[in-house]
Order: sequence, then structure tokens, then C-alpha cells
Amino acid sequence: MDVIRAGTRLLDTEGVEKLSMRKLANTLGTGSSTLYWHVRDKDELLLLILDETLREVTVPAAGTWDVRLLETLVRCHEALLPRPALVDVLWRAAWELGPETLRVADALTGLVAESGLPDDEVGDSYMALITLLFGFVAGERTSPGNPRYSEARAEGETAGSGPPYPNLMRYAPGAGVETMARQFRYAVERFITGIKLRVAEHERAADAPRSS
Amino acid sequence: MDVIRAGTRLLDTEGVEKLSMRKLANTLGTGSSTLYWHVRDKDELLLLILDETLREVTVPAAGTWDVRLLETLVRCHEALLPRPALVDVLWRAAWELGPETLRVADALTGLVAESGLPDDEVGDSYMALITLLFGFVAGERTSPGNPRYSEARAEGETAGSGPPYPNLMRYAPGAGVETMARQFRYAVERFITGIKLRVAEHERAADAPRSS
DNA sequence: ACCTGAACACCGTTCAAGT
DNA sequence: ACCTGAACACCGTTCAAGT
Repeated sequence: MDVIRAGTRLLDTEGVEKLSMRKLANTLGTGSSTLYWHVRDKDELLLLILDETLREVTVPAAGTWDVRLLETLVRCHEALLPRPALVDVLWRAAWELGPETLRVADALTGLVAESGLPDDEVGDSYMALITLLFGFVAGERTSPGNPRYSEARAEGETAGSGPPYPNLMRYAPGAGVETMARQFRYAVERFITGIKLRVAEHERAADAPRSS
Repeated sequence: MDVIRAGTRLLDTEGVEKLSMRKLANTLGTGSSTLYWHVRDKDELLLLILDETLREVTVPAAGTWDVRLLETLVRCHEALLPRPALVDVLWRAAWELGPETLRVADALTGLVAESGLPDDEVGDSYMALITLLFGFVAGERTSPGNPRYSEARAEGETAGSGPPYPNLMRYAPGAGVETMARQFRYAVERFITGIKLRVAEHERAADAPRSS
């Protein structure tokens, strides 16, 4: 009666919309009420699955903060991508998270702090980075490869007198999982660059405090 | 029988979890089946509400691309924040969006393109920015001010031998809507800085093509 | 300590039937 | 063209009762 293992398998094979307490109970050969002895409610079940999912995420020990930060975030992205529904748990649970989740969160915060950013900006940058992570994962919740873009493009072009949304037509990216991974990496890289420049700004202000 | 107006009011007064087709029909004094003559399904209803919500977002005409981009994103954030559930529509609908939504999306893409980024990076940067937008809005879906953090902090400190998650304890930001707005602005500012540095990199490579 | 059946209070959507 | 009632196929959760 390993509820979280069965739940994980159901999540992986069928997707979230199929993961109901009743269906889960069914695969275990019982009624749904039985589950509530093993787990407080559905939220707790998903939270436990989330924590198990993040167990595999290790934090590189060597290297500069920027590459370790990028690498850790990419590993989180890879871990969450097969189960994108779990980001909703992260958003919902706010602070009541499992130990593995908190471990990764703490490590990410520490890496951001290593950048040399002033203390009061570490939280903001951490927040921005996990928001990118959650957002890029969330975008995968309902798009299993979705090729709807080409339809939209075709529609736009047939509507005469030029495409009504020229910038979207011209620059809109494709879909696909390898694209998403690249886009996430690109986003984090640009943001980390932004952090570095911010740190340099602060250092310049500290070196020559009376020049401005 | 203005379904989208009634739906919007229900969404604003009661929240998404209360916005069901049955309850909405109830406030209109009919059965839920009646709604399906006016609207294809619940998704279309939310999509129409989303488009109406984004109508108020205007794009500043004057100024450099960076401040116009930041300002437009902040306006989107302000518009969506009272109805955070609508970001799920954006993620779900992929490309079948309303005209107002596409207008704003096209404007944002155009502003990113103005940065001077190479064409193949415009889409990636646009994606990153709307992911930040969606993510920061999504974070508000279930946290109406949530002050859970102080509890977690207290719990951590009483657990003896120092806090188990030192970085989280030290740098974790507070909650509150004014904080979220500031955090979003901070995130976009850092990312735009990252874009600028990227553009400079490309320009340097173009000016001295045989130096590397 | 663990499991059961039945019930409560909901959902979105469809569809034949009415006016 | 617009609305109705009844039904279908679901949800999460509770709770007295069993072993």
C-alpha cells in the first residue's frame, strides 16, 4: 500500500488529470476512503511526490557560483519537466514543503548569495530565478509538443493586407521539449548576467563612495 | 444575459474556486445548461474575460525600448494581479487567444526586437519575460498575503543546533502585494540588463570579426 | 492499526424537449 | 433564436462501522 509510489506511477503514465483519489484507489484495489488513512489529503500526496522528485537533484560542489547556479536550476528543470503539475504544489504550499524541496531551495539561495549581491537583493533574485523555473515548467503542463503555432501563423497570413501581428509572426519561437530546455537555459543565463552587472554596479559605488 | 460580465464579477468577488458554470448560472437566474448557448465551454469564458482584462493595457509610445518594455510588463502585471487565475488560460490556450491578448503579445515582442538582439534570440527573450510575468502572477493565485513564512522561520529556529536551512532563513523575502510588485520589477530589470549586455557582446563580435 | 460502504456536496457538459 | 430539466460521468472528503 505504497500510496506515493502508486500515485507517482499514475502521474507519470496518465498525467495529472487522471490522478484522482478515486482512480488511485482503484489501481490499488480499494475504495478512495482508504487513502485518507495513509495521507491527509490530495495536496499532501502531491507534496510527497514532489519531494521525492527533487531528491535526485544534486548541487555541484565545485565551480564558480554562476555555473553552479545555472547547473542546479537546469537539474531542477529536468527533474520537474516529466511531472509539470507539481509546480502547482510549490505555488500552493508556500512554506510547508518537504525536506528535499527545502534543501534545494536553500542551496539555490546560497548560490545566489555567493554572487556578492547585497543581502536585501538576494531574496529578490532567488525569487526571480525560481519563478523562471516554475514558469517554464508550468508552460509544459498542457503542451505536450503542441504545434498550434503553425496554424496561427497560417491564419494570420491568409487574412490579407499583411499579418496583423507582425512581431509575433516573425519572432515567435517553435515548441518542443528540446526548445523549452534551451529557452530555460537562455533565460537563466541572461538573468545571471544581469546579476553580475548589478554586483559590479554596487562594487563601483563602494570603491568610490564620494564620486557621485 | 451578459455572461462574461457576470463571470468577471463572480471572479472578482469570490475568486476562481467559486467561479463554476453552475454558480455563474445561478447568479444569472438560470440553469447551467443555458450558458452553453452563449459560450462554447468554460475555457472560452475565461479566455474572453482574459481578453477584456488586457484591453486596459496600453503600450507607451515614447521612450527607449527598455523603459517601454519594463513599463508595459508592469502594466500587464497590474492588470492580471487581481485575476491571477487567468494565467492558466494563457498557458492552456497556447495560440488561440483573443485580439487584445495578441495585441499586447505582439507589442512586447516588438519591444524586445528593438533591443538589437539577433533575430533568433528575440523569441527566447520574449519567452523568458512573459514567463516571468506569468510566474509572478501565478504565485499570487493562492497567497492572499500569506504570512506563512514567519511560522517556518520560527519552526526552524526552535529546532536546535542552528537553523537547518540557513540561507532560506537569512534571505527569504516577505510576502505582500507591494513586495510582489517590487520583486517583479526587479526581476524584469535584471533580465533587461542581461539583454543589453548580450547585445553589446554581439556588437563587439560584429565590429571586430577577425579578432577572435 | 488498518480498511470498508455509503453518503455529502460538489464539478463540466450534453441533449432532447420546449417556446 | 433562446432557454429548460434531467441526466451522465465525474470529483475530494467524511464518518460511522467493521476487523
